Amino acid sequence: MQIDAKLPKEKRIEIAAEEIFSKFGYEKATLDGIIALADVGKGTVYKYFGSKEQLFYKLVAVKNVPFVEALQAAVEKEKDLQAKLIAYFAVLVEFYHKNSALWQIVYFEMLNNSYCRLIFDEDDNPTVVSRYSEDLVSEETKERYLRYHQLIISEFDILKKLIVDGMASQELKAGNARVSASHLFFGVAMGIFHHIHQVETTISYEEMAKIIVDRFLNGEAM
Amino acid sequence: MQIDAKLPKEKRIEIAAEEIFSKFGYEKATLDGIIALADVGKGTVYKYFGSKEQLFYKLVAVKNVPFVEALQAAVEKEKDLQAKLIAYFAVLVEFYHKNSALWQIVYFEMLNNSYCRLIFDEDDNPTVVSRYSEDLVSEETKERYLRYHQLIISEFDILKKLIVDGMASQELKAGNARVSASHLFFGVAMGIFHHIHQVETTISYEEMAKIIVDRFLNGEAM
Amino acid sequence: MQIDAKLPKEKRIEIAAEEIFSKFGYEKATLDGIIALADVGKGTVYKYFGSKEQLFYKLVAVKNVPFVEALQAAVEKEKDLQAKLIAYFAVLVEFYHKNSALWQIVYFEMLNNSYCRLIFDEDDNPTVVSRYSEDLVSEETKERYLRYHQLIISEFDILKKLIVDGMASQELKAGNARVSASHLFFGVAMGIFHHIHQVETTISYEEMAKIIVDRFLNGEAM
Amino acid sequence: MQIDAKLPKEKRIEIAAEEIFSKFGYEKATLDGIIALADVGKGTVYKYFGSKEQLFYKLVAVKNVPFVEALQAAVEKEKDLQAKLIAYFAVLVEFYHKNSALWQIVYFEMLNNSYCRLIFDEDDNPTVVSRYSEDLVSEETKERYLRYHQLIISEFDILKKLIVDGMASQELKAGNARVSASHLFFGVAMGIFHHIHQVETTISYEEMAKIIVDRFLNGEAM
DNA sequence: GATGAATGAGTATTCATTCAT
DNA sequence: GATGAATGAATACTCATTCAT
Repeated sequence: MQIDAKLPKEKRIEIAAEEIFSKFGYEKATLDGIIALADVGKGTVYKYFGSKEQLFYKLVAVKNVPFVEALQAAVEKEKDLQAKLIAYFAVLVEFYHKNSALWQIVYFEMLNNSYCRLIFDEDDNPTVVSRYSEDLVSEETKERYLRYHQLIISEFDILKKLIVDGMASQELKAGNARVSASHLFFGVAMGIFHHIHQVETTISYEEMAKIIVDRFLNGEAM
Repeated sequence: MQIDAKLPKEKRIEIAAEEIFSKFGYEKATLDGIIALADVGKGTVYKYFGSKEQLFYKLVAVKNVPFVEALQAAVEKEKDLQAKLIAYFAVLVEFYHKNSALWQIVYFEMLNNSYCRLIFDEDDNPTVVSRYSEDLVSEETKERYLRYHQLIISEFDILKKLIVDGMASQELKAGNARVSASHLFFGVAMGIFHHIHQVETTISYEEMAKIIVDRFLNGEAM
Repeated sequence: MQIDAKLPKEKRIEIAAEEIFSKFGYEKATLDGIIALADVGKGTVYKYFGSKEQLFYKLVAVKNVPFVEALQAAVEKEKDLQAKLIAYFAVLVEFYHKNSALWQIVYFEMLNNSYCRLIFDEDDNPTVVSRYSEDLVSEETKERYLRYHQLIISEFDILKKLIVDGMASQELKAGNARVSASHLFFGVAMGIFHHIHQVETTISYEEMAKIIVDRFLNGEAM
Repeated sequence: MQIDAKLPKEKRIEIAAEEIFSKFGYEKATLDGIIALADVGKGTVYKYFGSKEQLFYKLVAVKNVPFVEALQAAVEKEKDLQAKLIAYFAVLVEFYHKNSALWQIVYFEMLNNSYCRLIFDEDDNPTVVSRYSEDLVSEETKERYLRYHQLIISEFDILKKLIVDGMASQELKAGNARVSASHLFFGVAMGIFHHIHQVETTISYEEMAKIIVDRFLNGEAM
């Protein structure tokens, strides 16, 4: 791989970082690898991004913004629940498929922190708590944990709201909307992460979304 | 925590390793932490287990055997599809809940290796291929990747077979069984990993399984 | 310089560290320099000493103990004030002369921390306070600052007590004992640090001590 | 802190540098901190001052000139030895108190270079010699070492001359004038650096000087 | 003249693995 | 068999200095 030398250094770093993080995961990615690919000095990365963790966060946070906007726009442009769900998943499947490597890092290096966990109050607001003795987990760790969770939650909440509304309007069976939404959301995400669908070779994102939603609404039983 | 000093050293190491890996994840777990808890010498770990990675693998592989047997036994003891599915998920939810930390490591530290991926042939047999240039990925890496996948697949295939059979017997709608199974399987797994269900505080594993299967079969639509 | 390879590694590290810190000062001394001279691995230093700062502290703290004991013994073995003072300074001049490089680091790299300062309550107990906004100085910094001060204070207090007692017994003029003691103590220390006395080439430590004490007691005026 | 934007850039840099060096010491002070406070470009500092070290040197050298002149003027305006000494220390105590942070850097970051030391010939002229093998110390290092020493010597020599003269005129006991002067000079300096006197809260610089000189001349004995 | 983006040498620290006892 | 002392490769981060604009 070769990054266009005419691009500004900040952009070159972003491209290189995405490549390296995607290839190696967060921990095994090295700044040295990133600067070699970006062909910039080490200080340049720190000037623009401050630290390895901030570099990664900026990368995914910046990507997340238009993605969430697209999810929101997709559900807004449709009228009925089924069409909203299909539009939502068409956008989601495409994004997760294209950013599989990066989003797996978010899910499993940044969030797979076994000494933190989230609890949700009755309004589904998350709080980070220590699983073990409090002093094992610094405030900084908790903040980081929450920060990455917010990314996923921003995507997830759009779906959850659809399901909450669907339950309210009795289009969906009553139940725990968060659990229903999470089964659906994470089942799809994991399928993509683990290359279950092999989307690219067979069917379009749109068709994939239709199957997902059909099964969600109507089940698999004959 | 204190490990019974009368246990044989190999057992003490296993107990300590489970504790430490669960608490810290694979990368952040240190051999020093493990030997301190097991109260054995560092060489002893290498004598019995060969390396950090093999220690971890043995830990999860050993746990996986009775788990898969229990899944198999559960589906065999029931007659009809729905009962089999419920029995399967009652076992699975309990196991994943109790071994959440360890299994997350399998899913996301050992499998989140973005320069490998699996492809499945028409009989759903997996092969590891490099995502990028071949020479980036050693045979050893591929073997390791496949090894951890086999663990998950051994659990997953029991479910997939139920669904394949269900489709064959027209109890389930025709479709891609692997995709249907994976949505279901991974959706449940992720829900547990990310503490969506907060199982412990509300309902039994059995009841949880019933809800999962009901939604799978009949969907969420009214 | 060559360190006896038969010595235990911990001892070799201590010898090398004293050499390197003395030669280069705390900041400019590098672990790489120390391990090269000690001919040990980098991990070995961390195993025995934990960090660069702890290595340095242990070095000076260990040296300080017999030194303070010697100062104490010297004043105890004499009866009258003048003899006590002479005995004290004979020991002090020798030690400071022989450990000039190391003790300068204590005085001026570890204590010359301009955003901390000590204040003394009426019983002359020291407290570390920030000179500027509190949040500039971590608790850890303050503890370190105090830790090194304690070393010097342990030496200084023996002298101060002599002077306090001397004032009480009216052998010395009334006045601020701490100020008098500090002029005397630090004047001598600085003279040695800055090689003013060139002790080695002219007179013995004993004779030097006599001059110091004579001038202190009787002044320079005819 | 805010520096008057109407001042010329060179002046702004000096003010900022004094602030930053005083607060952080030489090593921990950063050019970035200085230019941020001075609100100038980084190149500007290099244009006017050449390097960090030259910036610091110019700062203290410029301050030292009027200080030495004031010391000289103080001793010249008085007739007898005691009055000269008091005048000298009144000026010195005030200056060292006000510039404590900066002068500590001179004493202990710039002079605490253990591979150099000064020797004095019979006329008390200093030469820099290596303590260890000659080739460890560059000529540049030696020059720098001497340069900072000259600052202190220019202050010190005025006192030394008073004492030499006092010994010659038999107002003072015969002895090594340099040693006597250095005890007095450095004892006072250190007392101020280490906040022993807590000058500000109790007595004036003049009164402080009187006590210092009284003790020097007459000693502490009753 | 003035700037500040870019640099990269330099350094403390970690931890899986080895091997002599 | 069991140990743990010793290792050193690997890596994030800092900051004085340069130089094209």
